[in-house]
Amino acid sequence: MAGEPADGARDNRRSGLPEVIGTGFLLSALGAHSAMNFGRRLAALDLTPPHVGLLRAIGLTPGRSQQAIADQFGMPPSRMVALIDDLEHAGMVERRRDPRDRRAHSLFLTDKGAKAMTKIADIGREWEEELVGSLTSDERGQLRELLERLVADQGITPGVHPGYRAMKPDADS
Amino acid sequence: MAGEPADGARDNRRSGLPEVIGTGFLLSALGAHSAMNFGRRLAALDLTPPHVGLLRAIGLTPGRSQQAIADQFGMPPSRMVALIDDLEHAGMVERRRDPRDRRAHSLFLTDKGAKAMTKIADIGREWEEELVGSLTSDERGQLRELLERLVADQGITPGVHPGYRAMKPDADS
DNA sequence: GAGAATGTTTCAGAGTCAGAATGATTCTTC
DNA sequence: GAAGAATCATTCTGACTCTGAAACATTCTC
Repeated sequence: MAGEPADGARDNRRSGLPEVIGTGFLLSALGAHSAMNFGRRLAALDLTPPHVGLLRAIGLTPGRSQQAIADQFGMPPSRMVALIDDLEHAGMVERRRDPRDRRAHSLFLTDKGAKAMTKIADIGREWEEELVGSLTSDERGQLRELLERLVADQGITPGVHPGYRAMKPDADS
Repeated sequence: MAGEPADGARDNRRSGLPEVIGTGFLLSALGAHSAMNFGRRLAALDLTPPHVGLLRAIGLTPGRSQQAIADQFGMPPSRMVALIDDLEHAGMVERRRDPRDRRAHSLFLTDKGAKAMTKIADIGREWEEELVGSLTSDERGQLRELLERLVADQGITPGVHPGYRAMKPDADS
């Protein structure tokens, strides 16, 4: 059903043990690798991947409340406070009292936040190039399409990272 | 160079902001999703993904020292102690004083550890089926091959997860 | 045989996160 | 229109985990 066994499978067969390395493991390993490397480059802007997700969400739909975004991200509101604090102190995000509901804070990107997004996009493209640079253009397209289908089929909200609950740059360099 | 823009890109273009969601992000999101789901199923055995990586490494090359494996995993020795403690208490791994060097502990899988590996393999196949079940057999092969090439090209040691430094089941259910 | 180096373990410090409690505002109900 | 329940944001505490340094036993080097 799964075609050829992978290298690991052959190795392990020698040991008489069952193989546990499948596509899920490869995805997880590459995903961690990708997140770590992107996060490391991001550290130059004093940001972490969750910050980026947040900036993106705010830029895409300005004016929403913290809780609305916290819900979307599956993140406790108390964590959202700290992330927004960071971005506000960095001058990238602005909290405005919602005149309709003065309990809530509406979130907006500042000019500096918008400019940060273009830098982030540059960093992302740079890393992307290094990550998939060894594939042909066709292969990149194939990979991208397969991954997008899996994201959809797995019910992952597009653009919302399931691991935002706890992601650090994991400095190593 | 990168063919068609993805859905996210179109969304974002409307907002006038640059897009930051590339293949790297998709990999990271799917990888976290995969790790979480596998980890959740693994919790039934009171194990975490790093435990599994360790069991596998020991089964594949029995008799090595803790430090040898810690080096391979890029993990501090003090962390290795705790993981081995868990597995030893669970009766899946045995520490034997190395007669050649009585400072070192040689690590071996017990029968219980070997049996755990077959259960783990079952869990892994189950999850794999759910993860890529929506792809055709050909597509699974394509995906697997592309991922394996990226792993190799990125210099990731096969079977060694770059994120083993800190992985929890991240209970949620 | 003395001192440096190595494998393992323990321990203390730092960091982070989730969830409960607090305060302000709005909604519901009478 | 007033009292109590619900909601948004924030603060704070407890729990957890990881890292790096110190400690201990053993081996290597000279």
